[in-house]
Amino acid sequence: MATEQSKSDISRTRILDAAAKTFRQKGYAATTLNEIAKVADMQAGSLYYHFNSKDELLEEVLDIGINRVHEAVEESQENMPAGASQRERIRAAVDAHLTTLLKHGDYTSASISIFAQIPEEIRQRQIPKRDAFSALWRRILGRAQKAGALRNDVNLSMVRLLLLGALNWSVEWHKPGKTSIHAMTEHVCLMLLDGISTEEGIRGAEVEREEVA
Amino acid sequence: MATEQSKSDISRTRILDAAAKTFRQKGYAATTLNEIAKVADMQAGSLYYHFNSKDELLEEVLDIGINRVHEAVEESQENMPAGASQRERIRAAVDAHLTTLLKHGDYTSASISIFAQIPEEIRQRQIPKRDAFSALWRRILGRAQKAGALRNDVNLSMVRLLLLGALNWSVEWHKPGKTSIHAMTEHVCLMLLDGISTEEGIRGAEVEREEVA
DNA sequence: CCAATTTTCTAATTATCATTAGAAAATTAC
DNA sequence: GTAATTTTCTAATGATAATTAGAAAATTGG
Repeated sequence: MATEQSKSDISRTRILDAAAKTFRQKGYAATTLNEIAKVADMQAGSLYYHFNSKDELLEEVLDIGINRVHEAVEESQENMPAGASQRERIRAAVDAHLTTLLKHGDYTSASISIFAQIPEEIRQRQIPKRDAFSALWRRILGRAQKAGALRNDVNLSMVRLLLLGALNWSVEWHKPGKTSIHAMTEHVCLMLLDGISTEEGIRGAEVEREEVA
Repeated sequence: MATEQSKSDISRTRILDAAAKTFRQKGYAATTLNEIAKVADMQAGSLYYHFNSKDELLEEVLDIGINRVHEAVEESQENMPAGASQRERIRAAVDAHLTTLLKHGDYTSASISIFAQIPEEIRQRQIPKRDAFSALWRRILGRAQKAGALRNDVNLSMVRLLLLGALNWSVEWHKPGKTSIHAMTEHVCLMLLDGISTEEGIRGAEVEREEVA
């Protein structure tokens, strides 16, 4: 056997890729095995040599998706130089999250966007994995707050949910090549950390006035 | 005829409510007419007296959903006292958006969360309506920037997309009664306008340290 | 109350789709 | 090269679900 991967492994990956892509585009229920098979360049019946059911295929796609974004964000923190500021740590996490989602993202996008509409049993098994990922973000923000970089008078849970919403929703509008992920990261951090208000705006006393850049 | 609404109108509304609720929970493809009919306390065949197809029913739910949130945000601006600050205007828009989404929200939630997975033809017809709603938000933020309340060096399009993402994603996690919509509005505005960084955090020079509230 | 009309139900019909069984093709090991 | 094994294909099967036609029930106007 010359190749590292068996033929089976190659086909399996091809099927998973096709499934992730199709689930992400059409949702779970609207995706037929025929469609997945066509994208994977196969016949529908052949899928069953590799997976026992459509649900099993779905579950593996979801697992891969949540794992990838979890690992990416985790590594972004581990690879941080010792002296890095909390701001830099948060920026790295945001960037890792967005990059995983938008750049190599069928698995992760699928795992995020079709979650609400999958069979109950599979959803139940996904919840702990999503909770673990939430906990990672909670740690990142919590540490920043403890270090004095974030205000103490905010509800960090709500901040985290809103932040992840802004990040996750980007799969609905991001067009590759149109907006750079780096620019997105910068804007997220600007909003989250500094706000986009001007000094006058913060004081809340501005009046109507013309002022063009 | 004693009642104002004909029996037909009442049934029609009951069906639409049931459809909005079910579409929102299960997605478009996974929702069967049988299920909608059961929620509406009818038989599946009877739906056809009121709607010509599942798609027509879907389209009307989506139309109502996008209209409601559009109108709510628009009214929030029209009802603003003349001297209101830009901050207050933005807060009012955020609050209207969230309230429509989370409080009376099956139609609007459905229109937002299942959009990616509906039949192509219907999606095409929804796009201009969503664009019009986007434009409303663009005007609100653009006016605030022109008035000097928002920094001139931010990409307002990106800010808008991220902001709407944070708002829209809340349908995925908000539990009625658990988090108050008002608190959500406050946090959104705090993040968007002021940022949650401390002064030291903004300067980016903080060091690890214990500091509990 | 009665006839016309509106609304709902019941019982097909048809299409689609996940899944299966067994045959064919491809690959591997010798 | 050939037999064993792995992988894929073809052609059912059975279930589910959208849709329809015509019968029943409810409602309305007189």
